[in-house]
Amino acid sequence: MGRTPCCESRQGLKKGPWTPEEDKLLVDYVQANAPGNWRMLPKLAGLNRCGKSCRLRWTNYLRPDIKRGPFTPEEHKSILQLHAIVGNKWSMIAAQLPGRTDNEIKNYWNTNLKKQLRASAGAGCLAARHTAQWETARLEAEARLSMLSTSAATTSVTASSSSSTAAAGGEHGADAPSDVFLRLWNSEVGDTFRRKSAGRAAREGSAPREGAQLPAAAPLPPPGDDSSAASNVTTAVTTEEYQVFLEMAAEEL
DNA sequence: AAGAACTGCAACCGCCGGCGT
DNA sequence: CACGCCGGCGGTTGCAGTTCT
Repeated sequence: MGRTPCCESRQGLKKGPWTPEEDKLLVDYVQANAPGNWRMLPKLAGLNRCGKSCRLRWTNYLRPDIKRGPFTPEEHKSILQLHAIVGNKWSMIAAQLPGRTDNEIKNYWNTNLKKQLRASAGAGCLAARHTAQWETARLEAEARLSMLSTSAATTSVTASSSSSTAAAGGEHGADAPSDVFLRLWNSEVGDTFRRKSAGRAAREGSAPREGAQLPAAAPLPPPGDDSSAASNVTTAVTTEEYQVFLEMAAEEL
């Protein structure tokens, strides 16, 4: 007994691609009035669309902070690593890549995955084995993540780190992106990273990072911009360290 | 040049969880 | 506590543009 579709109440709503005029109406309205109620928005903005459609159009396409264009190698790498950690949690992955939307990442992944599958079919057993290994690792990651989420309830968490991700969007109670990384950070993966990190720092002669803090609730430093919360939180872990943490987490999981 | 096949992406759909009543 | 509303998420589809034959 699922909910009735949001558009059921208003027949004759327009579907399909958005016109520039509709985009303008939506942008003008959202910029003038913060989108409080998406359900009412179409009526108020003079759009013959379903509220859901408006929200999607805004979040995936019209938002001013959206970064368009091809994914950089760094982003590609982050997506691979994050996917190995959290699986198909596109919103979580998107939260770590400022300016990218979950839809975009999902599309990117799906097309990449298709390529990989095609490649494995064409290139024989080696690539196929890699694909299978990757899929196994992903499933294990998801299973592990779910275990982490159940045990996280007993884990103490610093207030500064847990309050910092709302701006990244997609926060969802216990499943907020920050929590995923908090869980990882507070898990044995985080422990291992901190130990290795401290050891490396000692070897390199710098002060050991005793009790290194969470990577500012984790978003990668946005290039140039800072709409994310990262800037107003103590960033105790550098980009490089964060990258190392991601790599390690992916390997560990 | 034309049709077929493929690709990438915007948009839709159905479900879920949080929240207010 | 149950219910309904709403926002958000992930999976899927449809179609325009591109490449191949």
